[in-house]
Amino acid sequence: MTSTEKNNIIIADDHQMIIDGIKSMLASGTGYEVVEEAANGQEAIDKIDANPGRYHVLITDISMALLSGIDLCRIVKDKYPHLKVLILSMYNSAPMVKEAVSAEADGFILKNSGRDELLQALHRITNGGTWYAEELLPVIYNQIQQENKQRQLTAILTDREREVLQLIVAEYTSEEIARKLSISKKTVDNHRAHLLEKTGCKSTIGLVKYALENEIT
Amino acid sequence: MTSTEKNNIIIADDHQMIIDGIKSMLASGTGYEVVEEAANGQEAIDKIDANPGRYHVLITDISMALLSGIDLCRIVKDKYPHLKVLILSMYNSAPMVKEAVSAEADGFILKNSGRDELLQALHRITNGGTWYAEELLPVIYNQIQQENKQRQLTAILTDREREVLQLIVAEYTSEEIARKLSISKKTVDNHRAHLLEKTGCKSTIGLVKYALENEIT
DNA sequence: ATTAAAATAGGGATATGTACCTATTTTAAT
DNA sequence: ATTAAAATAGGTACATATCCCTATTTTAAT
Repeated sequence: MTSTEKNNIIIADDHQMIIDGIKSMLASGTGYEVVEEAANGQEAIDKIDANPGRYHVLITDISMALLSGIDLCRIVKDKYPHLKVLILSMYNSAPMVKEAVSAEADGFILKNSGRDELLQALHRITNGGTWYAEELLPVIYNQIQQENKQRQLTAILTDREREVLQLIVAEYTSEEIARKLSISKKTVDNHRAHLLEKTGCKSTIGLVKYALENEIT
Repeated sequence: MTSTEKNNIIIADDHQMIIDGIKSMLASGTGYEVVEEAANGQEAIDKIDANPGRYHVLITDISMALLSGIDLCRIVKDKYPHLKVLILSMYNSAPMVKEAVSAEADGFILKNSGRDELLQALHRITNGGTWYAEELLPVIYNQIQQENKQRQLTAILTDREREVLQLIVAEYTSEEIARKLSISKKTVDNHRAHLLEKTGCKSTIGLVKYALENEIT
């Protein structure tokens, strides 16, 4: 069950303090070793592509430039199914957890977890299991309940909706967005309506929070 | 100049991973030791009050429940000037840096800094100096320039403005905020106008981003 | 080939926020 | 005691977002 050889870890996070923190936590004979690090998703992909067999676990932040942790997870899981992926997140966000599940992440922990939880999670996923932080269980449960209740509310946005949301967050008005995307303002309004529906927000303010929490920027 | 005795550190952060990370980074003979930790500002104050002489350095996150890192810094610096305060922040935000300066913080580093920078910062501040991450220098410089240019734009908000901003972020409309605070909608509008002015945002969307980045939630 | 979802676009009504003013009272600072 | 800032409140006009519909074309899936 427990493997005696060391597990090689690659970390992707744009916060050096988190990387160094994890490295330190795993330093003394834990059976895990951070052998590579990347400051964003693209860099992580490049390093994994260069030597896929070297790594056993990818620990990745959700919020990263160039390539988000979720997308990184999707790509990695598609190309290298043997690689276990542990997602790190700042926020306890239902849609994010859901996306992590759909991206086939093996684990999901919050950045406010400590050394013990990190080790537990690593142990679990390197032995073929999954590990979702217990803070997330009610979130996941609510999500499932909500979905059963209201058809498929699916807070998973389409590419176009994401694009519009990004421009909203960038403080463009609907008219400006319409011009930018060469579509009618009415179409933008339509996307806005769908965004509000899918995210369950009551106004643009909620959308902005949703976008920031889910790193759609 | 360099002290030979150990420097006792108390950390305040609601992210256990950051606390554990810093602890690990300072573990091996660095001359610094984390002897106490707190999950929020209030807890930190309580522990410092209980034994003020014990700690040499307070490392605190900005974003914390109950009592923010900035307010914590103000209180601590007022009561115990001997205690050096190092502020930790996720974001490179001009108004936040400014508030840190005005709260008499000894240092300010970002969470994407590594072990080396942390040690440099600690060394500097425990020897009577200050340490502001170099990423912040242009931010501070721009801030000063802006101020010289436009009277005192001072993105430092009043208590009432902060209160209104919190309710805006909580997705209340101006009318609802007015009812909640028992004031006129017109007064709320006035606060909104001042918020836009002070933060330099062009709409509520910007305010929400400002609030989230500066942990006014 | 059929179906469902997404992206497109419109009309029309209403709600909410923003810009530009003025003005009084309270609070804090010199 | 004087001054400045903050908090209060109002009017008016305009901009923007939201809600209620319907409807066509494109794209993806079974």
